[in-house]
Amino acid sequence: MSKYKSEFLNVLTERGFIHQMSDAQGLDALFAKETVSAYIGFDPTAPSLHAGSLIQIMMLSWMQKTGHKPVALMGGGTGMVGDPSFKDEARKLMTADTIASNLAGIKRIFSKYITFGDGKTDGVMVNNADWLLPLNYLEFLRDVGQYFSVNRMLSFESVKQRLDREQSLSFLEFNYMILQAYDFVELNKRYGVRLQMGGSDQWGNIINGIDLGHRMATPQLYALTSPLLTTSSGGKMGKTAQGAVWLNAEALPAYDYWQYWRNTEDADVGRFLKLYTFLPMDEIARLEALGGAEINEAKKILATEVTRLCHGDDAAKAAEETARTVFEQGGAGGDLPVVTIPQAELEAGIALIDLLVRVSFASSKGEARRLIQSGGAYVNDAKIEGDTHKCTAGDLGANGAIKISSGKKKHALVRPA
RNA sequence: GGAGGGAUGGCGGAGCGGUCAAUCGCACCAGACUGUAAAUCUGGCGUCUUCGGACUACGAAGGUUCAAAUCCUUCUCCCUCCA
Repeated sequence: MSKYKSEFLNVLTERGFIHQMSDAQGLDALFAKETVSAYIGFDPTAPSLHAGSLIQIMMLSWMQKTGHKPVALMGGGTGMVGDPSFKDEARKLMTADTIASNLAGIKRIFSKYITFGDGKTDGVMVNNADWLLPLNYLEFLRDVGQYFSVNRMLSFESVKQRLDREQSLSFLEFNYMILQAYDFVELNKRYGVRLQMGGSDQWGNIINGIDLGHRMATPQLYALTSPLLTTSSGGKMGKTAQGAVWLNAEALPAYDYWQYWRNTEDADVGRFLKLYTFLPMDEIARLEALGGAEINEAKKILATEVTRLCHGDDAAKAAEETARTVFEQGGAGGDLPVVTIPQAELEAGIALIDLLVRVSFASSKGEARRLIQSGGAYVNDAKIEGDTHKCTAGDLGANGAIKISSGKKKHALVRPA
């Protein structure tokens, strides 16, 4: 009944990872026959990856689970160029130092999802700076550049809109796709990589690599892209108004990460369970079928599972427990953000307005004032009216802290120090 | 090098001498309804404030004027076309 012979493609298909593939039959046969190496490239534009990259990480993880070899390519070299695909304007150039420190942060994330090592199906992490930096310009132009037609490159959808909008595309950026194509060929030579995966915006870049492979006589290469993920209401995956949903605990605490997933829209629950957890499909089908308020149970499971993968079992349980206390019992869980203030300040009485700013629920006193005026400020779960309210040591609860809330979802604890 | 066009709040985009802290849309925040969902509706959305106002802002620096985001000069940056 399965559509494919290979477990890998079946899993990816039924879980919704696949947007496009080049030569599905050929790829299927390859996966069914041998241990395949496939890679996905990641740009070191930030010290952590965010939830938008999670789908790619999950694909690599599934590679490993189904007996193949995932290769995570760090774009240390291409990061110095910047991918212009579907971007409105040139990215600011990053220095080599920034790239190096970003890479270090990103590596830690991968080790949570993939086992690295020297075994047959162990993951490998490589940096394209290793082969891109030593390139000799003229040699490269003659060996690789000769195979690229500018006419064709200009026709790619990924740069077309940029050109149509009459925004400049620098020569530097234009080279990005050549370098990425070269990466594919180079990875084939070094690690026998046959498949490149990526987001659907990478399709053009990947195809370029396949073409270059033909011309440079590699074995047949393949492309597989994942859908560009948006939430049902059109938001970009992994982005909130507060910023990206980072995967590093230093950049985003596990509790906040858990909350992000807990607040998934109803319509997305099933899709996300398939993509972002390893729960079996029949279990997901059951959860997905929950209607009305019951779907909240599915959201909690989603949040806990996803958090477990990224931050570990303990952190996931702690986040879940805190959420239960805070939202279902109106208490104050231990995993809430804690802000400390000097004991003396508290005894003298500190204005709620100032506290709201301290815990970052308001970015200015005026904003804090407005929050109170609109009825969204709470101290120990009691709504505060009047923007002159002061908090004192008397507000300290049994846990030795004051619970401050903005609206019904954002909570923080203030502790004297 | 030459000729044009442009730079406004997180983004898009009005305004083109006073009534401009700046229409409007998006985004965002809070409230109502709910299920920590979506949709919808309401209010808010520069900083400070003794709530009277004060201050800072329309690329930068000068100037004209009682008064400038709006006019003039210079500069910086971006885009287009020509060479």
